[in-house]
Amino acid sequence: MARDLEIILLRSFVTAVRAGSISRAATTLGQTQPALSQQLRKLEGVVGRPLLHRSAAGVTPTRAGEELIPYAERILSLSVEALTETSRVLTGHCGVGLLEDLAASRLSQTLADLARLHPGATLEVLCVSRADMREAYDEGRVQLVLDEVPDLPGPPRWTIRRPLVWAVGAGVDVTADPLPVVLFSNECAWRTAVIETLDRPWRVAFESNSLVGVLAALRAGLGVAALMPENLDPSMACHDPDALPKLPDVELGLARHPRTEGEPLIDAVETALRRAFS
Amino acid sequence: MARDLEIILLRSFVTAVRAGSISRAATTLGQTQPALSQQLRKLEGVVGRPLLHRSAAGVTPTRAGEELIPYAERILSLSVEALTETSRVLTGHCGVGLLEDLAASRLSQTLADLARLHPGATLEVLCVSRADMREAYDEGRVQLVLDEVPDLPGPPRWTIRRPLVWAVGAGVDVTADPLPVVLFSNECAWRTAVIETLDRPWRVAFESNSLVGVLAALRAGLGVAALMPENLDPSMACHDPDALPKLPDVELGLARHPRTEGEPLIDAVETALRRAFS
DNA sequence: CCCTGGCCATAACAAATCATTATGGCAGAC
DNA sequence: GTCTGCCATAATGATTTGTTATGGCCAGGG
Repeated sequence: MARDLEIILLRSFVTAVRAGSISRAATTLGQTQPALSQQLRKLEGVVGRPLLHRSAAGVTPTRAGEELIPYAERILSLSVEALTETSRVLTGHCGVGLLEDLAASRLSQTLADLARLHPGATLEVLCVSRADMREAYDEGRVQLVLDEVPDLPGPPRWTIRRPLVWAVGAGVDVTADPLPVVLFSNECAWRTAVIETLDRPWRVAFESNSLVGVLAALRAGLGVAALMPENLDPSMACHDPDALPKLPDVELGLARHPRTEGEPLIDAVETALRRAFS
Repeated sequence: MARDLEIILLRSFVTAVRAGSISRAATTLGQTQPALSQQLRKLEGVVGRPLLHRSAAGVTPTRAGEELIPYAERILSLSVEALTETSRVLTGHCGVGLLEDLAASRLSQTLADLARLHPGATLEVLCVSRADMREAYDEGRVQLVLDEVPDLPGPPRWTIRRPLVWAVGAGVDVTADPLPVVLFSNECAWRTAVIETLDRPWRVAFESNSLVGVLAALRAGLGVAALMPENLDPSMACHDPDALPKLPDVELGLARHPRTEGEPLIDAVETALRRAFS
C-alpha cells in the first residue's frame, strides 16, 4: 500500500467536499465523474477508512473525512506556496540564439508561454549567422544558444539528436532525373549533409537563406528539401521510404554563457528548452 | 504542465539531497537509478528551474533546490501526520463472519495484515452456519458478515459477483458416466447450483461440510467440484472449456451491523475487505 | 598514461496506471 | 408511475512509469 498521500487525490477530495457532489467536483476539475470516483476510492484505500458518505443527493464527509480536511488544505496551500516561491515570477532579460528551423517550430510557442508566465521578464530570440551569434554571445546579448553542436559559441551543456526528413513539394516526382532540390544558401551543416547523401543526379532548383523561403518553394512544387520533422507539413511527407536516401541525424546542443550560472530566469528558459525536447 | 507538486517526487528529491547521490537514494527507496533520475527531471520541469547540480561525484542542490527543501520536508511530514491521525492505530474488537471458501482464500491474509497493523485491536473470523451467524450478528459478536447475499443477516452495503469454476481431481475423467462429484454437505447455495447446472448423469462421490475436506477429496482423485477461483489449485484446473457446463456466478455481499456506524475499526475492516476484491 | 569504478543520462520496452465512454442502480421529485 | 440527478462499475485505450541495457564522463590508482 502507498505510504504517502498524493496531492492530486487530496485536491480531488477537498473539491468533492466543497462541491458536495462528485459529479460537480469533476466538472470543476475538468474531469469525468468516474475518474473522480475512482480517485476518491483510492484515497480511501490509502487512508484505510471511508472518507465520504455517498447518497443519491451527493456526498458528505465522514468522521475520518472531516479529520483529513484540514491536513489536506494545509498541504495544498503549502504546495502552491512552494511553487510560487521557488518558481516565482522572474524578471530580467534572456536572449536565446536559435537555429532558424527551431525558431519556426513549436519552440517559439514554448518561449512565448514562458514570457507570458513572467511578465516582468523579456525574452529575445535571435536567428543569425554563426559569426554574429558568437559576437552576441561574447558581448552578453545572448545567454543561451541552441544550435548544431559545431556551431555553438561554447561547450554544450547538453545535446540532443534530431532526425532530418525529406519534404517533397506538391507534385514533385521523387524519381525525376536529375532530382530537383531546394537548399538553404547559408553554409549550414545539413546543406552538406544533403549533398553528400544524395547518391544520384540532382540539381539545385531553388536556394533560400531562410526557412520560409524554402517552405514557399516546396509549396510551389519546386523540388525536395531536408527538414526537421517539426517543420514538415504532413502533405509533403515522403511516403516511399526507399525513394530517397536516408538522411543523417543532426546533433543539437545548448550553450550557456558561464557568467549566467545560477540566474533564475536563464535557469527557467534553459529548463523550458530542454523540456521541449523530452 | 502539472499544477501541483507531487508528494512522491518531493520524497525522491529530499532523499536524493540527503543521500548526495541519485543512485544511493534510489537503493534506499527501493527503486532503480534511472527511475529516480526521471522523477527528478520531472520535478524540475514542474518547478521550472534546475534543482540539482549533477556531477560525477553525485548531486548537490542548486539555489532553487535549497529553497524547495524546507517546503518539501514540511509537506512530507504533514502527509505522514495526516495519515497517522486519520488512520491512527485502532483499538477494539471486530468479528467478521465469512463464507468458508472466503476464509480459506487470501482474505485471511488481508485480515491478518490489518490486525498486525493495529496491535490494540482484536479481529475474529467466524465460519458458521447461517442460523448461527444470524444469532452472532444479532447479539453483536459479529459486526461484519461477508457471504452470499441471500444468507446475509442484514441488507448488503455492497455486493460483488464472483465466478465459480470446476476443479478436477487428480486423474479424474471428466467424461465419465456418471460423473463423480464432490459436494459440500451443508445447505449451500452453490450445492444446488452445481446440481442444477449438471446436464448429464452424475453421482455423489464424496461429501464434506468443510472446504479442506472437499480439497482433500479432490487431491485424492475422487471427483470434480465447484470452487471459487481463489481456492483452485492450478493443477486441478479444467482445461477443456466444453467438458463441463459453465457454472453460474455467486453474488457475495457485506452486511454491517447498524449499531457500528462510524466505528473506526469496523470502518477499517470493511474498507480492507472491499479493497481485497477491487 | 591507460585502466577501473562510481556516477548520471538515455533508449527501448514492458508493466501499471489512469481517464474515458457506456452502462446500471438507487432515491427523491413531479 | 416516469424523470432526473446522483454514484458505482465495466471495459477499453492512452498515457505514464519503471525496468534493463547501454554509453559518456570524471577521478583515483596502478
